[in-house]
Amino acid sequence: MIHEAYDFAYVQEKWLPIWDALQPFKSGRTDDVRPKKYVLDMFPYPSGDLHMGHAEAYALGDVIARYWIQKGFNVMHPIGWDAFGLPAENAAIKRNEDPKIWTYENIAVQKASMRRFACSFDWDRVFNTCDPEYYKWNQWLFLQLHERGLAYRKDSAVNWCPSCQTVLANEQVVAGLCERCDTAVTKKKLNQWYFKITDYADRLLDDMVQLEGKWPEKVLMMQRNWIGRSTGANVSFHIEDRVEPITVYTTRPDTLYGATFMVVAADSELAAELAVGSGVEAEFLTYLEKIKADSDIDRLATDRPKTGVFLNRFAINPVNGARVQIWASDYVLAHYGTGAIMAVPAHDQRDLDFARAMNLPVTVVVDTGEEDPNSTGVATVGEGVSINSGSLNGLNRSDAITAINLQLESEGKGVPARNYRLRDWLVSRQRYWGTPIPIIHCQSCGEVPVPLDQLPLRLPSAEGLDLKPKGVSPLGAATQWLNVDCPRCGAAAKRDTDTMDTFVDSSWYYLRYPSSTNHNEPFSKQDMQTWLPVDQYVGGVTHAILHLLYSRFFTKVLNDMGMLEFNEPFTRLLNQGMVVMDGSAMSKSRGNLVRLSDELEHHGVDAIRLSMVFAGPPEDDVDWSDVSPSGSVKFLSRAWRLSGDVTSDIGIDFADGDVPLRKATHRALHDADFAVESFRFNVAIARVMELVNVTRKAIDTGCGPADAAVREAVEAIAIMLSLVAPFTAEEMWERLGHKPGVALAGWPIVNEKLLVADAVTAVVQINGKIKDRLEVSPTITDAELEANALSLPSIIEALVGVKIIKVVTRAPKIVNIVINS
RNA sequence: GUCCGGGUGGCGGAAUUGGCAGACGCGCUAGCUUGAGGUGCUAGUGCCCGCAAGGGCUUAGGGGUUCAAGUCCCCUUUCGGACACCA
Repeated sequence: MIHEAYDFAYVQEKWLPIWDALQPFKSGRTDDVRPKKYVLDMFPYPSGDLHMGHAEAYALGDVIARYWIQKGFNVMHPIGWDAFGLPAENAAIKRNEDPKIWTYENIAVQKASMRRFACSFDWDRVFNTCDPEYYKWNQWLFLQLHERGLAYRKDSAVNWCPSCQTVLANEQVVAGLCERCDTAVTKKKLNQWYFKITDYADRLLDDMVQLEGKWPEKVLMMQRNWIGRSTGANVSFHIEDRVEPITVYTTRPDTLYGATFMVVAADSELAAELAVGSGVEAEFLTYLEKIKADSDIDRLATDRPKTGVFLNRFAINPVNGARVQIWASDYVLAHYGTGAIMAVPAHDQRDLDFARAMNLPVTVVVDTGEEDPNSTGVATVGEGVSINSGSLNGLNRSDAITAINLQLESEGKGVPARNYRLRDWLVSRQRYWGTPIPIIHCQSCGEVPVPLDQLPLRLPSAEGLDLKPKGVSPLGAATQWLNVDCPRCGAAAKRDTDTMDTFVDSSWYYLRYPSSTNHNEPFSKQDMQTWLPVDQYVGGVTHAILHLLYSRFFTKVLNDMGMLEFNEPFTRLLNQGMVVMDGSAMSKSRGNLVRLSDELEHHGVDAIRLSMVFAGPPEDDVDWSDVSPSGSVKFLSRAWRLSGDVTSDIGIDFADGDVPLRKATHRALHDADFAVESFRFNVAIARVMELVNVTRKAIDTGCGPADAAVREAVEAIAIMLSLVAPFTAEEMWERLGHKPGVALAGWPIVNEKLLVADAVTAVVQINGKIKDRLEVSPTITDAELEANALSLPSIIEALVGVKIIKVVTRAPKIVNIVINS
């Protein structure tokens, strides 16, 4: 028998121009009455052409967008480019040309690839963050934050990469190394711009209840840990020969009686002040030099021995009057809490390690039933009963904390307090390819915002600028651009030369799509009401903390400004896994790189999309060595072949069709629908495959190709396939006699009556072991089923001479006969 | 070290949420088909014993709850991820 051949290359070329004309994914037509859905893929960075990872992400986002369209929603599924950033700048340095050129070239390449990949994007909303029309609003937002005191400058020790010659955010430091060049990161004191995200720590934490069950639990957990709220108390210790007391932060005020020494962060101003006149100043300075030389890698080493310097000063424990030594050490962090701690070595491992190293006293004040830390070297940190603690004796931890807090507060020696790991967001970068910070520095007026009517403040041309990193921004060399008159007093002044972290760009881009052509404001209230918040966000888990946290922060700020009526930007989040090869991430150096363009050429767009989606749950990694694109091709041609076998006319009444096949079709529609809704796309595809198999059989050996049910089944297959294999589905749709496009055909209504099975198989067990089965009506009663089961010959035989203890029946599924044996 | 996830055939993975474990696919085996190797079709495929009918075992390991456990509880083990001196 000769089979028609399915030619995916031909089909792809055929439909692209037709879809271009049809524009099935244009959103927001004024006469559109469908309810809205906003489906968003994390926008790409334009570094070269799309790779396998993009293909997976966009295939998944596309399934969701196309599904909602079939379900009758007005779907906005936009795309743009996150186009500022270091890779473009580094490429520009290498090629000695403007980063703009490289960037826009790559965007054109990616855009063409996305079209060929049949992404259901609304191309009318595209923008790039490096367009002045976009970064104008970055600057506008910066000034809004500045006006509200949420953007400010301060001196602080920042992560510094000596090789890249730039500041790094905490997230760009991986295990003490620069994520880009693997150079050991050092600290440098610099004056930098910050966004005051810490003001929003509580809301970022508390508003997460809205996301519970809608975002991956893992992401919520990571954000919680990153914000790191802890509750405890600030306790004041009187210091000998010092007027001001020192306040320490502790989460365990119940162990205050066990505080046998105090430690201040060696690199804090407090330590320096205490060292003055202590007689150990020289020793202290030597120690300070030593720890400054330590890189972050040294600091991260596990089992790092505790070091420190006794400052020859003493504090008085506020509850028992004990005179305790004050030490300076690097194991206490200057920027967390108050930069000083009370050390309770019996009940904190770090303090105990330090105490043992320095021969300091250890006093047990909580009886946990474990062995004495003095002898074991293991601090007892669990629950227990207070001992050696005056009025606290006999109390459990929470009662003791309550009691001591009350006591400290009444004596004015302490207050309940909270602390956060979260720190303010360092946003300034000393690089060229980013949004210029719209501030002018004037000798007499200080920080002066660039007037709004002068936005965008464009980047000066890269021509003539040395973009190589040297620790100061290349913008400083653009003298024409740099020197301006102060907008306030008119005196000679200079522009701020730093550019913004590109995370600023991505923290609000999702608000811009609905208003992408609005020249008067970053986004309009009307558009926000129509489209936001994002109903479904799709992207990699690599952005679990920063991008998502910053976006949530911006949303809350804009909400406070009255510009948004919601306070969480992304209602639902799906984190897709990575595409790996032979168990590890693809890379040129590892030699396991699979090129997307090669795969597309060999197997076609639909088969690659299908393989990605069918490989497993979307949040799991796909190992490309486990998937079979040729299997996908085979399945797609099987499905396509069905469309050529249908002989009934378009519009035939399905109600007359073969009932078993109709039931299979409606079951598949129902189950696939449910599976897509719960992100089990691989299962949805499995149901379509089953329907293809059943339909094939019906045509060949069942009701035959002319039966109405065959047409109904094949049309349903085309519509379901349109989510993942749009070319094949469109071709099938045409062969079935329809006009394009199948993407807008609409999900067929499931007939509930056809979901009821004619008969189901009930299982009969004896003591939980299957003994027999019987076909029964799905509506059979427990009593009937039990009677039928007990009258089965095999069961009668098995029950001879035994005593039935009880029978558990769950019609129509199971009968379990419990006997004593 | 702390906090999260996971462990189901040769492989990727299903299991309507406590009710027939292994859907769907890959791979493999046999046969047919196609003018001789990326075609199509049919049948088979968790493991063990058996020619067979049939029987036994099986969701990392162990224990528990239940008429019934991949699913719930406890312990052990192992892999992966995140954070990492945060008081």
